[in-house]
Amino acid sequence: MQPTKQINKIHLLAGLSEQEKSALLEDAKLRELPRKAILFAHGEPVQHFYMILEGTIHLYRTTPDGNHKTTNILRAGQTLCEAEILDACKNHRVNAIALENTTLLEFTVQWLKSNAKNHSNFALNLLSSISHQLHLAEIEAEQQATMSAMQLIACFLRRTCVLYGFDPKGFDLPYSKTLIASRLGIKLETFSRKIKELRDFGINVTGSRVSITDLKSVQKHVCSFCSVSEECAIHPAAQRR
Amino acid sequence: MQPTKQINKIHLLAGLSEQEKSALLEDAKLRELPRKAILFAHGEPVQHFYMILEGTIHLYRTTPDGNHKTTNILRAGQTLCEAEILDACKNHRVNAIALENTTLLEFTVQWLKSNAKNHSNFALNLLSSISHQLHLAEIEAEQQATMSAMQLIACFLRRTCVLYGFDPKGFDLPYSKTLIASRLGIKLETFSRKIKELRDFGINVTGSRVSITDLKSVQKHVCSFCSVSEECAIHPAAQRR
DNA sequence: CGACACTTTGAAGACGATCAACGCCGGTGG
DNA sequence: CCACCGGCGTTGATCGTCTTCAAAGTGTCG
Repeated sequence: MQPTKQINKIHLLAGLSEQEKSALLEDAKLRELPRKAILFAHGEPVQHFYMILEGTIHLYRTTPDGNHKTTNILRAGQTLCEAEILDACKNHRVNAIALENTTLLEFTVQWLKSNAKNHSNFALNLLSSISHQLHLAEIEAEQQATMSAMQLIACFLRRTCVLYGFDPKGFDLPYSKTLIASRLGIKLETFSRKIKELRDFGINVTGSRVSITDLKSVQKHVCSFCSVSEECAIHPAAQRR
Repeated sequence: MQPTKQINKIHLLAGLSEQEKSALLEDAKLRELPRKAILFAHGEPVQHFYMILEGTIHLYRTTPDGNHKTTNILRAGQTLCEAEILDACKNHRVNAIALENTTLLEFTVQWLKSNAKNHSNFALNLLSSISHQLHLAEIEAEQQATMSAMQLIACFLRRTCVLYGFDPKGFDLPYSKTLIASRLGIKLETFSRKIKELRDFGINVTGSRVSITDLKSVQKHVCSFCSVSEECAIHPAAQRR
């Protein structure tokens, strides 16, 4: 019923049999979200769980003084709201909008809870996924507390390159500079300035084109705080169970 | 076999029947850890899961330049290493030492994995607990990125007071100022200075004694960034399932 | 009493935010 | 076709915040 190619990208379903998957997806509702459409807003009641088949979802919070802070950027294969549902949070903690045209599978809160309870392989996948998200969030909190803006940017670029399998010799920024700065919790102006200083460390950004002379040297001299190694940052969906 | 009073404090076992609990705890090993003892160190292989019956465990990481960053402080009722185990992380990501004399229950990695798989109520509790930790970590990352040192301190004091049920009119800091500063990711000197400025907002700290004139006013004027309300910050162990 | 851990205070400096101006580009409408 | 506009990014000057380095104060415990 659903295009299997996209469903195979969902990390949460990794390792499950085809039968298990189709049983799980029976109650899914397919949703198409145009660019800039609102999926849900901060404060609204949590009513659904989502899997992203295509596109990108932007999560952010608006602070009382009118500033925006991007809390996460989710892409195809990732899921939304599992933690809010399982933490028994009644209302959404962030705003979610589509960065581009996006296709989602939508499930009820009950669907998630009952499968977490009755389907042990699914529950293990959930545990693994949320544990990994926790790890990433802890690293982010630590880095925000200890690293300079330049280090944050260097780490982001290096991580982007490694995670997406880009060629360090030349790749494009996955998002606008404004969005990246917001994700890193720094001002666009600072981002712009620090990018130039990164030339001294073999990181060259012109327009949206990035080239990194020596990945290892970046890790060593700029991101030495990232004591966390690469393997940990890549979700081991395949090796699980 | 184990003192039931302490076992009832374990959030992860909330809502389970006495039979379930004693079945689960059959394989537990009781460990006593004197003050300052090392439970495990960053980089060592992950071999155990722990429940804290009494005492306090200090988690921190040492950055390459020799600085320490406290990542968490865990108390009786909380558990350690579940996320590392379920994320299939081979090695510990932090150092863990006892802040005071501490009593733990120790389990094998296999014990945790197999109970997560075969015991659905336990798995739900795990999911709930880790989801909540994720929530807290995300808030922390956001606050580190958007709040000033003074706001972080005010939030910490207010949260401490509310969470532990202290009387705002007068309570003691739960840890040394050095440790609190390290937990908040700011320097002890900055902490010391900012504390004085907080007098203007009705927060008075002399020695380790704290008094807060008006909790709501603090929330409104100093912590207005803490858009996250109280209910969310308290683990709803009781209402779960 | 002395050693040591913990905390406070001061002066200087680094860093990032803010405010303001400008350049660039794509789209829209006259 | 050109004028205008809005979104995006760059640059400069200035300001406030936090860190750093250094010194001294406080407390506890042997």
